[in-house]
Amino acid sequence: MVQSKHDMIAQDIASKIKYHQYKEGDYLPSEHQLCELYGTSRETIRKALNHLTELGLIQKIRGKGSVVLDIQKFTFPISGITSFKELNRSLNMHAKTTVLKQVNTLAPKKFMDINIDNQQAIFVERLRTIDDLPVVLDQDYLLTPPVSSLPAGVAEDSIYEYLEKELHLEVSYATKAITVEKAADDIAEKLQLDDDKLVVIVRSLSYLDDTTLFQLTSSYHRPDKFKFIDFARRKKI
Amino acid sequence: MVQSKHDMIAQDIASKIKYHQYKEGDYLPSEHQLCELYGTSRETIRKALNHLTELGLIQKIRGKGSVVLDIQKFTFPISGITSFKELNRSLNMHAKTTVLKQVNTLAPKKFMDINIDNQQAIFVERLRTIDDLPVVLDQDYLLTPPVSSLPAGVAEDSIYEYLEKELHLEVSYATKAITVEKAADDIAEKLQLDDDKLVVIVRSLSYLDDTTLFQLTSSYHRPDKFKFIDFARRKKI
DNA sequence: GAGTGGTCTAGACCACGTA
DNA sequence: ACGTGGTCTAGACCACTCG
Repeated sequence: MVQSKHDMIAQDIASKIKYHQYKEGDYLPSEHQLCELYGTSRETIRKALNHLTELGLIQKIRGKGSVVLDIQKFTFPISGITSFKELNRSLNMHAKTTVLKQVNTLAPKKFMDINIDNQQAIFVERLRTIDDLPVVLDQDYLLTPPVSSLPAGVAEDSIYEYLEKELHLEVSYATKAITVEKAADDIAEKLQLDDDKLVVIVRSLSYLDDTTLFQLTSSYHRPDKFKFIDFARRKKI
Repeated sequence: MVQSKHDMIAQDIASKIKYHQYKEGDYLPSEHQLCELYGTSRETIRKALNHLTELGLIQKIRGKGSVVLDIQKFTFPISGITSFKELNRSLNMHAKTTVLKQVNTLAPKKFMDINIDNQQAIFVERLRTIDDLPVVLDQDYLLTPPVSSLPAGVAEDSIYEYLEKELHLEVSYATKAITVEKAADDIAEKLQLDDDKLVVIVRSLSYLDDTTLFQLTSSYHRPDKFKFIDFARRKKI
């Protein structure tokens, strides 16, 4: 849920940027003006602006103001954890998801260097196609608990949406690793890979609000269709 | 520069996490206790904790406290913009950098979908080897201005360090795109690529504090040596 | 009910950029 | 000198967790 004042202000400004009410290169109203505009204290405005800064929508320049960046062209909703459905919607692709398999099974004992003791899971395999060309094969293990069941039809749609809206689980953070490897035969076949058979693998561990691990994912991407876009701020510590 | 109270507190707690004074799974002292510990107000403590949350070092759980995550195993200094030298130091690799070329030239007119009007630049080509195996070929254009010159020896070392410590330029943010493409012949040769000749390309645009573009980079990675690790929080807006 | 984090306020002082 | 963002404070109220 998003309901705090600073979140709503951030949302409002973000949408004004998205729809070019505030244009690239423009300065936002000063923090003082925004205080009056939204009827809040300055620290609240600043929380909203910090959020937008992290997202890469604005850059604050001391002594001058907050400039609207033009990065959204590439990155608007992409950075961070984003599900295929969101990506799809935001990029207007003609994409389709086919569920190849959904079974109850045991989670793998090892994944991305972490050990998992015998845990039940729902395994889901999905093929994503764009214009009937297979581009991504997703293999997910949804751990039970916390994911007790996955009704038919959910996997075709958005698993994240189901988790958040139906089960009220809050997806919070994930670690990802991107590598390029020789594809196993079955994966090469499903993705209709060429002779060289290299595949891009995005492995991720996803966690809930309360630090519970709930999902292991391996996404296999056709190399020629793979693109990962990121906005990053320099982080020091 | 990092000198505000909340930054110093964040640094202090981060180092205590790094050296296991606060252990994975532990709760940090409560915000109230941290206030007394550091002699500050709660909002200041909260800014420090928010910073650590973004970095993926802790997770705040309402009603309970702030848990130390064990993500650092993978990600400690990696997310965000990090130069090869920093990566190298943090991962204890036996790496070497060879400067293949450094010349003054014009920047490309187009790069990652942005247009650049005729601008002078310093072109630097560097080969990174680990245990004498070529793993990355970096091609950088450093725009002049703001980068007026690059003394001999800097490119072997760290360009970022030179920009920040000598020229006092503040590197602020970057956009990156990762793709997999057929390598051009010269690049395939320099990286000693196999027959299939696929190469991972990380292209990035880097900007200063004041939103000035100062660097265009293309990094060509041997696919079998490429690994990109990321910590991401779910961002909603 | 006691302790925790989440939000918000109204003010203050500072450092920087512009003119 | 003035307006901008950067930092910090001391208090307040709320929602949540746990015993």
